[in-house]
Amino acid sequence: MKAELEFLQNHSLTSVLRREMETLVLSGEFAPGERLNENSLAVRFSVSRGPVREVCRALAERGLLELVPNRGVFMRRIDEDQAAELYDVRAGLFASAARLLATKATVAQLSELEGLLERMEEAVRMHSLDLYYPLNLEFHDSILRFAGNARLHKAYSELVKELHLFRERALLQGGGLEVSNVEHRRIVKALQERDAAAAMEAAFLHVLSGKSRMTLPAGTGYPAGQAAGSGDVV
Amino acid sequence: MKAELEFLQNHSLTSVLRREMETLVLSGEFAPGERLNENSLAVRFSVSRGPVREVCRALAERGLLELVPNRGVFMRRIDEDQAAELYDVRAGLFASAARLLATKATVAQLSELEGLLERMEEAVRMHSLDLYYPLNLEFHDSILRFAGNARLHKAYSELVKELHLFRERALLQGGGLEVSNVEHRRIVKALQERDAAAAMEAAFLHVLSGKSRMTLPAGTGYPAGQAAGSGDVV
DNA sequence: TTACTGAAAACTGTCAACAGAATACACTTC
DNA sequence: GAAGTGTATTCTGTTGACAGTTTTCAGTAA
Repeated sequence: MKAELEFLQNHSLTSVLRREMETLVLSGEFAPGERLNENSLAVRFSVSRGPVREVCRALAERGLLELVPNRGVFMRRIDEDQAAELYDVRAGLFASAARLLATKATVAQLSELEGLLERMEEAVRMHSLDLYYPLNLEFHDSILRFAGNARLHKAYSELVKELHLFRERALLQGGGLEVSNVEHRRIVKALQERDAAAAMEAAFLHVLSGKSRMTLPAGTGYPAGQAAGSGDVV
Repeated sequence: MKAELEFLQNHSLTSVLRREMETLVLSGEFAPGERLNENSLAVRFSVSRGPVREVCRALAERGLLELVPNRGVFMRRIDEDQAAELYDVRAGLFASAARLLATKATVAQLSELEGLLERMEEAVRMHSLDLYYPLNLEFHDSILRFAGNARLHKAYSELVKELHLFRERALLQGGGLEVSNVEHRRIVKALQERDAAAAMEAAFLHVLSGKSRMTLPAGTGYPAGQAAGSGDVV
């Protein structure tokens, strides 16, 4: 009962709708560039168009939707160039987190990262993307979390979501997994040695490396990954 | 005539209102934590509350305003801890830009930065903050611009605006100017030598150094700077 | 068949009004 | 005089409606 009261006080209809629509947009239900009908959305969520419009504006501000005057809201279409730009931003944020963490990581945190490394190594040995992806996601997220900067963490998460709209990206294949984890190990090593500059460098290069893995070399025959449920790019 | 047509097509009332309200919020007219009255704003801009609300939601998404259910929108209040967090994010973005620029800076760009360095040095000699600040702003902005990543530049600019809401920060004083420019020179030197890692390191440290200069040591007798018109933090 | 024209439908942009919550304030009580 | 209570006011949250624009599509001419 008390929890319900608090819920009503902290979550307005709009804020709930916001989260609903964010997950809807990120779910991949709409194709890139597809137009969203305000009325349909309003009917779908049983609210009027006002809140829907507000949420659309907010999501557009975050780069998930695109607004065109008098024409409506469209799913943000992220091409390869834009994705490449996003990777550079992400690299900076991740590098910042790694650098900050280098000077303050606790032993427990380092061993937790070490544990993730080992589990990812196991996944590499098994050539299992399904095992690797969630661990990889947790690894990155842990570094952001351990860095102890909520704003940095938030900025990073939002960027990852935005990058998630780039659907044409390739899934990590074969040797890519191993390379990725070697880079992970390099980051953790720098953290263990409390070498801030090295940690930053390793983290930055890791994301940039992911950027170059983003698109498959032409003619490999692999289809563009749908990446549904992968949760993160490597 | 053609220009006016284009204006109408690209700038809806809401988008114009958005910019107006952003400058209003950043102008410092409202005190941190102060509540904004939707009705007053609507009357002030001669529109109805709908567009005002949409814009408020968008600005809240960007961190300039704060929303409290059933109570309204408030000027974002940024305390010292939050400002410190923002500096870390900014450091990452700036470091990323510097690193990217190191590998692609043209001779013309490098000499432009060099020119700014010299003009800032002149300002340091004259102990003139009024001369130094705009140059410092242009220096940072140039690096972001030259890095050639629009998204990175946008993220950085938005962050600087957000940081602008932290009004209690100190203005750079006395020797601070000189220290700041020494750091600038270190960045440019790394860029000239095409040393990506060094450029990233120097850029990161420069922002972190600015963070430590953010608050005056207790008891210096300097009043907290209003920083009106300074445009940027150092 | 193709290209153009014009009306109809659909949708967005904006506004005004109503319901509910929060605040302010006068009143009562101790 | 101070604390608490109840009412009135103010403001937000949400909705429905209207005006203007864009899109669709049938009809016409080349």
